[in-house]
Parts: sequence; C-alpha cells; structure tokens
Amino acid sequence: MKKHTGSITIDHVASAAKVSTATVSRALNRPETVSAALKEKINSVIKKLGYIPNAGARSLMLKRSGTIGVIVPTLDNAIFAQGLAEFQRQLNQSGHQLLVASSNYDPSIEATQITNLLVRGVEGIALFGTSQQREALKLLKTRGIPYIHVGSLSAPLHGYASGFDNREAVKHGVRHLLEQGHKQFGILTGITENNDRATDRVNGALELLAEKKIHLKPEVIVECPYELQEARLGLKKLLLNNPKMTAIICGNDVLAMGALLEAQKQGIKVPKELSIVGFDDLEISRHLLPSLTTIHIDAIGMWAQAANHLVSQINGVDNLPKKIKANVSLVIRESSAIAPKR
Amino acid sequence: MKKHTGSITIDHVASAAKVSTATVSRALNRPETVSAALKEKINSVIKKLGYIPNAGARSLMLKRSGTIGVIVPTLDNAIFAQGLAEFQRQLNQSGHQLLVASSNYDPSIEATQITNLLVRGVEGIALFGTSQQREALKLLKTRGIPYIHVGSLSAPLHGYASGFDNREAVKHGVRHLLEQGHKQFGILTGITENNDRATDRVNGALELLAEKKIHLKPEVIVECPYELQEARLGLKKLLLNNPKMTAIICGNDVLAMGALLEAQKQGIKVPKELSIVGFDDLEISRHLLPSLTTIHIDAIGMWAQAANHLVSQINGVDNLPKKIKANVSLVIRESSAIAPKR
DNA sequence: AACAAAAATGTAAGCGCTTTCATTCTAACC
DNA sequence: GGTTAGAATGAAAGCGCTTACATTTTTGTT
Repeated sequence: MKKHTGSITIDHVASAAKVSTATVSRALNRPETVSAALKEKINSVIKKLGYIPNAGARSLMLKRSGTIGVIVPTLDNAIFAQGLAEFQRQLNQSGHQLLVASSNYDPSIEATQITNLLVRGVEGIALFGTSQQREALKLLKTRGIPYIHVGSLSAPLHGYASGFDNREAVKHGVRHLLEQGHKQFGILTGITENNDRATDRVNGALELLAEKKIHLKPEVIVECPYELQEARLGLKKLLLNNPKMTAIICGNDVLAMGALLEAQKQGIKVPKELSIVGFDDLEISRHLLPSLTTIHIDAIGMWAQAANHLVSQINGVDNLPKKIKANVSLVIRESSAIAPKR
Repeated sequence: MKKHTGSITIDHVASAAKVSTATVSRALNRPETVSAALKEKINSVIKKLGYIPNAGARSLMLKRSGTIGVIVPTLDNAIFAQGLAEFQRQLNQSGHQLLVASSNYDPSIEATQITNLLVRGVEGIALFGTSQQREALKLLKTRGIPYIHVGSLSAPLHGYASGFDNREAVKHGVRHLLEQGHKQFGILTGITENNDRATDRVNGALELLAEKKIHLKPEVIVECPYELQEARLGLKKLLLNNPKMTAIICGNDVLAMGALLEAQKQGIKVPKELSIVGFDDLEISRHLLPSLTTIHIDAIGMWAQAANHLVSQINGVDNLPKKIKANVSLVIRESSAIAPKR
C-alpha cells in the first residue's frame, strides 16, 4: 500500500532513477539535452510511478498556467456550444486547456467570473460581446491579461475583437423582407439590456426601416428571453398588437423557431401569410418545415480566429489586428416570401 | 508606466501596507485573525494595486487547485450543454472552476484529455458514460484522483456513477409502442461503438421486443451520428428496408427530430402512419409539431448530483453511494399513436 | 597521449505563497 | 504596578518545480 497517494514528486522519480531532479526535469522538458540511456530509464520510472508534474509548481516557475478562460452568456444555445467546441479545439492544438464560465447575460456575474478566472491563473480570456463592466475590463488591462471580445466588433477600451457588425448584419434580412414588398413589420428580439448584440440588431433593423419611411410602434417590438416558449408568447403578443403584420424579424433562430412553431400551431401559413427571418443559422434551421430564412454567421471561423488571436497575444506577437471580421450572409429559405396582398 | 505588469506579488502588497507577507496572507484567508485597522489598510492596498494571488503558488502550498475537469463527447448537443451548465453552477457554489474537454466519442482522445486535465492539476474529473479506456481509469485510481461516471450506471473498476439504466429506460418507450399495437419496428440509433449508452438503448429495445416474440432484422436497425441530416438519411434507409414499418425507436431526440422532419418532408403522416419515440426530452421536443413522445431524463438533477458527489469525494467524505439513480419517465405526446391497421 | 571544446549531469537558488513558531503588543487581573 | 494569558504580528521554512551555473564526462584534435 502506497502511503501518500497522488504525491509522487520529481524527487521520487529522481532518486528512483538515481539521477538529479534537474535531469528528470530536462528529460521531460528538453529531451534532446539528455543522453538516450538516462532518458529511457527516467521515462520508465515515470511510467512505473505514474508521475505527473505538479501543475502549481510548474506554473510558478514557468509563469504560465496553460489555461485560457472563456465567459459566455449561456451554454444552452447551440450557437455558443458549437462556438465553444471550436474554440476549445483550437486551444488544444496550442496546448491550452479551457476554463469555462457563464454569466447568464448578467454583467455583474460576468465581472465576478472574470475575477474567478484570474484567480485560477488563466493566461487569457475570451469574452462574449462587449457589454461587460468597464471596471472588469480595466482590471484585465492593468493586470496585462490578454483578452478578446467575440461576436461584436465595437470593442470598448481599445480591446481586440473577433466578430461582426450586428447592426449591419441584420439589415440583410430586413432588406430582403422589404424587397418582398412587406410593409407591416414586427420585431421579436432578445432582452436588449446589457446585450450589445441584441441591441444592435434591433437598432439596425429600425434604421433601415426608417430609411424606407417605415416607423415601428413600440408595441410591435417585443423583447423576450431566448427560449422557445417565450418566443411563442412573444409572437402571440405581436399578433395581438398588429394583426396586419406580414413579416417578423427575429433576434436569433431560437426566437424565429419559436415564432414559426407558434404560427403553425395557430394555423397561420408561413410564409404565405407571415414571413419570418432569423439570425445565426443554426444547424436545425435548414431542416425545419418550412426551412428558415436567416442570417448566417460564420461562428466557427469567428471562434477559431478568436482562439488564434488570443494565443498570439499571449505569445507576445505584436501588430495584431484590432478587429477580425467574420463572414455574414443572408440565407434565403422557405420561411420568407412575397408579402400577401391585403 | 509600470514595468512588470501582472506581477504584483504579495510582497508588493506587504511592503506597500508596511506589514509582513504573513499578515497579508492572513488578511486574505483568515480575516478574523487580523486587526480591523490592518485589514482595512491591506484591502485598500490590494484594491489599488489590483493584486490577485498567484494561482500556482497558492495551489502549491494548499495542495488544491480549485479546478475540476469534465470530459463530454461533444458540446454540440443541448443535452450536454445543459447538463454542463448545471454541473458548472453547482461547482461554482463550492468554489471550483470547470475545466472542459471533449472527446468526440473517441476513447483514445478521451484518455489523452484525462492526462491533459491531470497535468493542469484538476482535483476531480467527471466522465460521461463508462466507455473509457481501462488504462485511463486505472491512472486516475492509482493517482487517487476522484472521478465519477455520468449518464450510465454500469461503472467499471468499482467507480462511482450518477446516471440511469439506459437498457431499462428505453423500454418505457418500446412498451408504449407495443401497447399501441405496433408490430413493425425500426430502430434509429447513434453509433454504438464505444458508446455504452447507445448500445444499452438498442439492446434494451431488442430485449423487450424479443419478449413479445418480435425479432428485428439487422437492416431495420440503422446506426448514424447524432445529427439531423444523418437522421434523415437514416429514416430513408429504414423506410426502404421495411416499407411496412409503423413505429420507430430513436436513440435520442436529435435522431427522432430528424426522422420526424424527414417523414413530414416525404408526406408521411406522423403519428397516423408512423409513430416516433425519442430519448432525452430536449426542450425543443415539446414544441415540435407534432410534439415528440420521448423518454424524459432528469439531466439537470443527474449532473447536479454528480457535481455534489465529486466535491464530496474531494473533501474526503466517506460512505458515499456507489450509484446515484436519476429519474427517467416516459412522456407521451403527439408523435406516437395507435398503429394503423394494415 | 595530452589537452581543449562540447556534451551531460549535478548543485542549489528561488518562483509566490501559506503556515509554524517565535516575538511583540494589549488587556486583564490581583 | 507587575504579572500573565491572549491576541496580533513577523521571521523564515518550504511546497515541487525549472534553470543558471558549476562540475564532471565524453569527444575530438593534434
């Protein structure tokens, strides 16, 4: 029976292999500097003992923890889950592990999470959006911890960002609807408070509409959490507030899906009577019946770029781009069509 | 301009506050042992300097990293994303951060990830399912790192588990179909190789069917990755192999959803002509048209229990239960009905 | 064979922190 | 006021590792 389980240190390995700790360390970190014979012996001892270097001691010397943090609003949305998966894959390739935290769209929780990550010694942080507290960002700045905003481009405090212009992106969808002759619009948006993406999308839509002399009354802009059930409620409200509505612009595909499902439940024909446009282009969107017209975001690329940029920052590369633009495009499918003549 | 950004140590704080490092440390970790005056002074210095303790040094002394690892097959499935969110929430409450890795259903990647997590000094690991390599588990065992299997109960190597019996769970759905008079079945399953959950579900269905003297031909059991597109292809194949099929049992809701969508696309009436039963009860399942009959899993509870159990293990609590059973129940909705008379 | 250069290995310092033990200060009691 | 228990603080060791520097061994050159 072993006594101190899990406490096999480099000293144990060294003495078992009859070498100094320095040699063991070198065999591990710079194998080319150790003779083949010793290397072999050391490795076999390591294997036999099940030695794994102590992370704390290691990071203390190296001044690197090998971990990177990320804070997303929630994991419960395919767009984040998929993005994170890619982010993680990229990070793995550069030998980093991912420390995940979520904020539930609350900047104060986010600030706490930033501190938590810092306390765990992350070398860099990816932050979703740009709605974080000024003070939290300043903390990162003063501590010199690299970070990057993902999903928006309007980075405050001269930060870096990998994302796209939500304000402009949404216009692709609105323009499409306008071209189909729609005049009566509804907007189903996520909660805009503390959410720059949601806010930008609403404002972008409103802006383009205004250019065409269409001014929306407040009651046809309904906010709801990004959930199917809520979206269905939202559509009901919208329908109530403007029965003549023929097109609805949704803050994301979850909302659009909820609206679609509710419309169908109510016997409203989509797109014949009602056109629906989403945002994000989730995998499921192309499979729905009718399939969803939506704004496609290259989320994978966006997160991949974010990962690489962050790693570059950590490695002290300079002249890094301030903003990395992700591709955005309108995908026209079956949920949108020519406005019904009244 | 500061020189060594991000390198404010406890010494800096100590000298700025004109106290010893011991006092600073105490002010941070055991505030009740420090006089109010000093505490205040120290805290203000800490705030001014933006001091955050070095994680490596801390964990070196404390022999605790405060991080816990988890390895899931993928993040790209709401059932995992949601489970992880809960897992993380629980962990946060006990002051831990979550290190996430994914295996893409590959045990050798999973083994690598286990090592990666260990190198980062995690204090415990949650593993999805029980299909991991023997050797990887043995490593955890010999190193004395607490771990728990989630989602299955058949824990190998005398490990702990928080989950349910997939083999029995699926039978609820099959029994329901049987009661509705179905005779011609198809099974749409995930890839069973290296996936104990998928395997158990297929076997459970087959077992109950066999009791009723129904024996499925291999060609009506089709395996496909957990993706909508694949599921649609799967349904096509199933339909081709047995045009008289009236009921299909799906390995999870993603597969069921794909099958439903494809059936509708082909003009097959669900449930009038074809009944579909899923597994997992994703949030979306209740909203589909028709809504999905499925096996509900208390994934939230399962992950919450896993988190608590793991933390208890870490804290050295003994007499912990070997297996924690999660609730499972059949939810009958609209996608299943009485078998059409031939 | 003798010596220098290069390669391999060892010695020991110290990363930033917590904590034991020793020391100083405060308050309480007779 | 003197003694002392108790509280507050400081000095210093050491957690497990990497690495600069010192030392030993090997290799190459003449």
